[in-house]
Order: sequence, then C-alpha cells, then structure tokens
Amino acid sequence: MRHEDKRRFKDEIFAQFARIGKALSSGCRLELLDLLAQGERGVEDLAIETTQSVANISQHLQILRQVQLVESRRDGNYIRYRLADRNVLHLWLALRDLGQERLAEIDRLVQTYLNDRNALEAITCTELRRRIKYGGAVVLDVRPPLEFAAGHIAGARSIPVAELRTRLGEVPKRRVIVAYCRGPYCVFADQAVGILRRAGYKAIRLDGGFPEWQMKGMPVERNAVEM
Amino acid sequence: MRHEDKRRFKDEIFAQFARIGKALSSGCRLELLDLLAQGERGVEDLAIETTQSVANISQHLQILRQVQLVESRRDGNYIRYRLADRNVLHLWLALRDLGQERLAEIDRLVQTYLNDRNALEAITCTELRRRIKYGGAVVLDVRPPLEFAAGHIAGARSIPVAELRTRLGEVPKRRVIVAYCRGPYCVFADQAVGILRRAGYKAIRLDGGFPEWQMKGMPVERNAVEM
DNA sequence: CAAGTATTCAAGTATTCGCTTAAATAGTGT
DNA sequence: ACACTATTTAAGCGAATACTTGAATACTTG
Repeated sequence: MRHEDKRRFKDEIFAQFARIGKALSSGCRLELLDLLAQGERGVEDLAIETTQSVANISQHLQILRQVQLVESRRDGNYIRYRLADRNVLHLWLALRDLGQERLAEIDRLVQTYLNDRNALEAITCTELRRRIKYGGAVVLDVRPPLEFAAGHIAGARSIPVAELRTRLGEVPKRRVIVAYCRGPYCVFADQAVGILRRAGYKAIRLDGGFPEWQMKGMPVERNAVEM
Repeated sequence: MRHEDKRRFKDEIFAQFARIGKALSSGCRLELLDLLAQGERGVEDLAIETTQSVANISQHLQILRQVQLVESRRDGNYIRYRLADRNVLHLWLALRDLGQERLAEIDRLVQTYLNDRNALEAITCTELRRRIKYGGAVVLDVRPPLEFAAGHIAGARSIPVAELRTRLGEVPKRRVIVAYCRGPYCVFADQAVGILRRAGYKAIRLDGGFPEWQMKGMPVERNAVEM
C-alpha cells in the first residue's frame, strides 16, 4: 500500500469512528441513550421526558440511528426506539464511568443537586444478588410502570416513586428494602429511600440502576406482555 | 428537588458527559488516542505521524486534555502526552469495537484497503499466550522502536517492519512467527507477515495489537530506559 | 378508501468547530 | 541571563451543528 493510500485509509476509517463520537457529543442524545437503556420508548414519550420538541427529538434519534446506536420498529401508530445492541449500553456506561471518574464538574453537580447522596450509602449489585439469594431482601423498582414492564431485576416489585406514599401498605415492615431506579444520576431511588425511612422502614438504595444490573449479567425479568 | 431543578441537573450533567463525546467526535483526535494507546509521544512526533500541522495537533491535544482523556509532562525541551487513565483506552476500544461491529462502512474500508486481510488468518491474544507458555512461539513486534520501548508484549523481540527485510537473519527459521503491531487497523503486521512468508517463514499476525493485549491484562514489558 | 395521527423532513438562523497563519510563551541548556 | 526551540494561543474563515417552525409522509384504523 502506498503512503498516500495509507493516509487516506486512516483518515477515512477514523472519520467513521468519529461518527459514533459525534453521536455521543450532544447532551440531549446521551439523555436519550440513557432513557433507552431502560427499555423501548416512543418518540413523543421521549420528547416529554426530555422536555424537548418532538421534531428535535426525532432528528436526534435519526442521528443515533444513522450510526446504528438505536433501532426502531412500528407499534400501531407509534414508532418505538431501542438501543441497537448490548454494546451500545457498554459504550455509554464506559463513557459515563470515565466522566464520573475524571471530570470534577460531574462530582460537583452531584454534590450540588443530590446533596443527600452522601448520607445514603448504597449497596452494590453483587451484594444485592447475594442478599436476594440468602437473605431474602425486598427489592423495590421505583421507576415508572412502563420501564418496569420493559425489564426489571428478577423478583423486584414495582411501586413507582410517585405512588409510594399512598402504597406504603404494600411494603413489608421489618425487612430491609432495597430501592433502585434508572441509575446513579436518577433521583427516584433517593426519594424512595427518603420516604421509606421517614415512615420507619429500613431502606437503602442500589448503587446504579437497572441498566448497570443488566450489564453485569445479573438475572432480569420482563413482563410477559407482548411488546 | 423541584421539577425545574431536576431538569437543570439533567441538562448540566448530560452536557458534561457530552464533553467527552465531543472529544471523541473528530477523526484526528481518535487517531491521536489510538497513537497514544501505544505509549507516550511528543507533539511534533504526533503531528508528523498524522500529517497535520503542529498547531492543529496541539489544539486537539488541548481539547483531549480539557476532558482529562490525556495528560502531559515535560521531558527536556519536549512535552510528552499520554492517555490519562486505563479507562480511556477502555472507552476508545469500546467505541472502536462497536463501530467495527455495526458500521458497514468500516468493513467496506477494511475490504478495500486491507484486501489481503481475509487471507491472513490471525491468532487471538489468549491463544498467543498459550503458545508462548507451552509452544515457545516467536513474538515479533514490528512497530517503530520508540513504541516498542514504551511497552510491548512480554518476551517479544523488536524488528520494525521497515527494517525487517534487511534483518531477516535475526528471525529463526522453522518456528512459527507471530507478528503484531498497533492494532487491527494498522498494516505493519500484515506487511511483516507478507515479507516473512515470501521469505519462506511460517508467519501469522496477532488479532489486535499491543493496546488490546495490554487491555486484556496480559503480561507486558517495558524497556528499563528512564523515560 | 378516507380520515386521523405520530413521525419525519426541509428551510432558516445563530452558534460552534476545524484548520490555517502568525505571533506569543515558557522552559531548557549553556 | 541569553538564545533557542517546542509548544501554545489568537485571529480569521468556511463548513457543520442545534434548535425552531411549518409542511409533508406514511402508516393505521374505522
């Protein structure tokens, strides 16, 4: 191969990889990936969740689809998007973890907004699995019902955090409650632990959320609903 | 936390993660990461290798440094850059592997430029380690000497591909030679295998290069030179 | 087939990015 | 302290990006 060809090859191949980087270069698109890591979702739904216009979200989804990070399928009148591949989640988690590890700004934001985060120690995935196996921990999924339906920790029960206060009767007293949600930057589990503790429960949050659990190959269940 | 605060928190935190995505959104910067995955290098050196102006490379390095993907240190008159963290390599490999797996364009480029790639089957890292242990494979590092010095597969010997033809005498006949280079998109090992085979050796390339080997936790050596 | 609706596309604008050239820095080594 | 040199920064320009608005598609479902 001539020198010139070699240069062109490198330029072209790194440009291709850079397409994926470009897809990851917008906060909005990363938020979409983070949401899709919970499971399949429709466009309008994503638009509402991210407080963006539908057209804008649609365009971002096209960009993600162009580089095969997401796929879509039609479901009645809706188009549902999902992550294209297990490795997409892997890539997003790798990026996120690196950011958490090395960007001081992220730590600062967590300190500022999630100020009670330090107080609530968390339990790891491995430890939770051990407890499920031996100790019979009560696992509480506090995400919205659709996300629970799309996939959840095996054996978890679903009480969305918005309904937790009124459904406290369903939560067994005297056992340790482990609450989890979308991931480390989601506040649902924090809120749930707060509510439970104030009501006299022993509650703790899972370190990470459903995507992290799934990524570690831990047991997962899905509602038998035909999706 | 109020709804409005929650939204601001999400916007800000995803914007932070997007900074890393932005850093990965240029082919030139990815090439720099790929080069730095081989070991520490100076600015002018990187500029020559990528056929870019020094000023441009310097600016790209600043961008990578702003998000803590690379670090630098002074060494005499030169400033040497390196990957900031093992996880940076992890992130880059995750991105690269996803691209290789899902972007048809990348496969097409490999077919076009590296047309003999299919013919040369490759040996995996695990298999190579097994052979080193039991079979006594000859491992040949065909990268430039500085990269070899910065780190190489334990037990490998260095013959840069540019010198291979004139230094064939140093290569033992009758044993299988495993050549490796920078990684799957580097042609050095392909060229080396070609040269060796035409000279009557049994030669095969390693699947992946030094960074992949290192990432898998396989044994690595470094020249004792004070860097 | 017709009406309805979720989604996508197109055009427009303000902002950001990438590379160039030229000048400024900062640190070394004598 | 001086001269030297590798590197960084600044300014400038053309290309690309992000979001908006409004119109077009494409599918479903009655």
